[in-house]
Amino acid sequence: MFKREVSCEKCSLRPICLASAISPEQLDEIDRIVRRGRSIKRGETLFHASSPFESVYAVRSGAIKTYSLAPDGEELVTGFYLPGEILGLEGISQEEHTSTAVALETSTVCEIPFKRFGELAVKIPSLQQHFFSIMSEEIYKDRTLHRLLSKRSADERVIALLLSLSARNRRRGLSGNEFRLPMSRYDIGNYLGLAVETVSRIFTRLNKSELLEVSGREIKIPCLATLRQSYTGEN
Amino acid sequence: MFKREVSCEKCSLRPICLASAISPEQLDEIDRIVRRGRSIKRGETLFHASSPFESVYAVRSGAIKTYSLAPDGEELVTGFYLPGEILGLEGISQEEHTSTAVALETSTVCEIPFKRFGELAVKIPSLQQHFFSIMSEEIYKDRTLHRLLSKRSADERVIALLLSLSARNRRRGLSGNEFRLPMSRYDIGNYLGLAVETVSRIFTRLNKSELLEVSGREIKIPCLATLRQSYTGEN
DNA sequence: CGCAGAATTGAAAGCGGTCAAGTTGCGTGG
DNA sequence: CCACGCAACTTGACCGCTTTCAATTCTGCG
Repeated sequence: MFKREVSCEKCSLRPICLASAISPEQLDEIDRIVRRGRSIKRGETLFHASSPFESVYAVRSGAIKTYSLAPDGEELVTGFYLPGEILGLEGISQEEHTSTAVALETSTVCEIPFKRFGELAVKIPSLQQHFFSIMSEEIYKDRTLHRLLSKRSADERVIALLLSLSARNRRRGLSGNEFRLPMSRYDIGNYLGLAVETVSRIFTRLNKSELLEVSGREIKIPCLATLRQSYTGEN
Repeated sequence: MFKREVSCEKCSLRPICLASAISPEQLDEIDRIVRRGRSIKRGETLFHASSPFESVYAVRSGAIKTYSLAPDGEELVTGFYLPGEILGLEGISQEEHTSTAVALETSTVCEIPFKRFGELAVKIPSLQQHFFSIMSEEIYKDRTLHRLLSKRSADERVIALLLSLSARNRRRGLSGNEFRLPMSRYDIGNYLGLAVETVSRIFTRLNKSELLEVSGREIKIPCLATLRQSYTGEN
């Protein structure tokens, strides 16, 4: 299950992942604790809610969603994670995972045992600082989501998600104008606090407009700037 | 502006604040970097969005709200902070504050210069771990808010906030059944993604029911258990 | 004591949800 | 490789919660 794969040092995702801004010799220390190349197929779970928290994970390829269940079984999709992004952070304080992570498509992840990581962060101040920063970033993104859910219409929420996915693709050097959604309409709706039907209707409406070409999960954005301004303006 | 006040060691809030689970001699080191007893009057701001990020803050007394502004000036209340709670965390990654913090009532705060704190956390692994935990907790609470905004009705959101305030009061040894809301209806609505009018209507409706006695900002909860079950059940 | 902001209340409209019924697309097994 | 079957997605009709707009009333502070 754990294949030998590229080290952090040689990983193309390094600039956006955990090991950015770390000097080469220290990189080597991180490399020693990271467990690489774990592969999970679509629908398989990476970790379960309530399982003991031992590691955080970096997505190497594919896409992962996390969700949590209310006591009554109601599902809430809490996040989508693309290559270079870190998941599992919300488990640290509870000492167990508080969400379940499943692969939306065949994915590979790097596992970062958290206890050993903490020991390393104590030795490498810049690593500690960077990890503080990653967690802070997560909090900051949650504030953005808060605004999205509190203040934005259904249309704006969907567009914001598309723009976010586009930006994250671009950051990895991929196209921000054409990509495939790794998640279902159901997941999108659940994440954005919308009914599936609403999401579906919005996609068809956007498809009829000039803003977007949608075909199933294939997305094409003719002009990012136009879409962006429609986000707080008019369609 | 900075008075000498009780050290962390003698602070009654220690068990729930930053310095919990730290050994006495290490406590001393924290004590040396914390700037205590800064007092801010109702309506005054503790830090502004876009100002350079230098410290996080622990509330000593009073209540603080944080909010951020969209480019168009639209306000979003992002959090309420009561004694023992830490604010300013979301500024770390951006290197500037991304929200503005204002006092809802006369408050005192302890300032924790973040650079020095980071240096200390490197020397005291358990402090690092604890700070990871505090940030993780913040992420975890954001997930709870996400569910509240995505899935819960207006009534449930308001009740959830009241229950949260009640629990946080109790944690400080105060009454969880009777307390005064530090924030306005406007702030409540803004935080919960509701119109002021909706919040007001809900309070009057709850007041008519047996669940709650509301008079302005004074709240009395006859039976917490009943209110709790009404949260996912029926009123 | 008077005023301004905060809170309440009412009426009407609209956005998004729910329910119900198709339609499409994809993975699986023959 | 094709056909089947189920899950994902779409579409339509209708309903209800919450917002919006507007008008008072209340409260706290100067």
